[in-house]
Amino acid sequence: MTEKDDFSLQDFLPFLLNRAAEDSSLEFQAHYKNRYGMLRNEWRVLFHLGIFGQMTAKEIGERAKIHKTKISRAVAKLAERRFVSRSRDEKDRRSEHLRLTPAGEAAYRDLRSQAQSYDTQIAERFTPEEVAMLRRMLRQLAGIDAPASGDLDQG
Amino acid sequence: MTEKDDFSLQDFLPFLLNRAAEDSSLEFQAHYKNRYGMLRNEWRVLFHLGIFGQMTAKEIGERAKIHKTKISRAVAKLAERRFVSRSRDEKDRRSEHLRLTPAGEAAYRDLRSQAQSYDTQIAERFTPEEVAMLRRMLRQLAGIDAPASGDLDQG
DNA sequence: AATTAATAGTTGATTTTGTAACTAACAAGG
DNA sequence: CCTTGTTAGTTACAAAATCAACTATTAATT
Repeated sequence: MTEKDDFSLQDFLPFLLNRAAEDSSLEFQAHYKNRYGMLRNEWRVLFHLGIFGQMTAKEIGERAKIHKTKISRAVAKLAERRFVSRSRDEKDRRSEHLRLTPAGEAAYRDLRSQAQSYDTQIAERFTPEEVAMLRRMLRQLAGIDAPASGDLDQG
Repeated sequence: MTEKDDFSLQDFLPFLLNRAAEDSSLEFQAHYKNRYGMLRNEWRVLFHLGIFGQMTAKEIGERAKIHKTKISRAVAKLAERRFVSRSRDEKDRRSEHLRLTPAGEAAYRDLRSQAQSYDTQIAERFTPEEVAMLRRMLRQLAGIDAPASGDLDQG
């Protein structure tokens, strides 16, 4: 099966990005899916709350660029399973403040350590300089601002 | 909304990869969706056939790591729209050889040029060395063998 | 040859996503 | 107040993905 065409799909960046993303997602999915029966959007919400402590659905959506319906459904599931608690903002009763319950915190800490070792496992395939460059380029492609101040220039 | 936790989701590689992939996919989607009413899987099948000329559903699935039900449905749509033709293998009547019709070829050539200029557009945000490194790293992460050196069987 | 296992591809049921419309709460101008 | 517009979040319905079961064909075992 030789190529009859000089265009290489395997160099096409959107294709490569998708394949790489899918591969790494699928592997990491096992952790939150098997252990906690979570979906991808649920663990993303969980992680955001774990990192930032308290957020509204809107804030999570903006930061993670996840659509509000996905957030809404993910939050509903997490609340149902007692991983997050909701409380109305009394100054603006449209919005709700979300935070992790102790059970949610425990799940977050567990998954965070899984995430960290998985990330390390990926990073180990390359040199530290390469990984730093990869993260920087991916952040650029994802439209994420470089992390504030000192974290940036390390190499 | 300050971080209460030192773990950075925005550095977590699976997250970054997904965000970058989603962003670039969504942008490129406009081309095959608006012009040809295609879905992502249909476009992927079309590209594979454009590049390799003739393949079975199974071969496409293996090379693109797309599940056979997705291939099946994508091929059905493409065949219905007369972008691909199917012919049974007479030596093994379970499998079908797929190839592009002239209309399919035309769509492929059009989209290929869109893809190339989109790829260039992405690549221009970085230096040539950075892009080369990015492609190499993404191929590694996607489990794709590096091309050029051993992929083509030409002496 | 007959039985069983394996393979290519399709179909159907269930789950998840995507899109649009919706409710409830706030805000501003008249 | 009372429209008109906006925003936070939910819900309903359609589209797509996932997973399992299915058909047709080939291969392997006896």
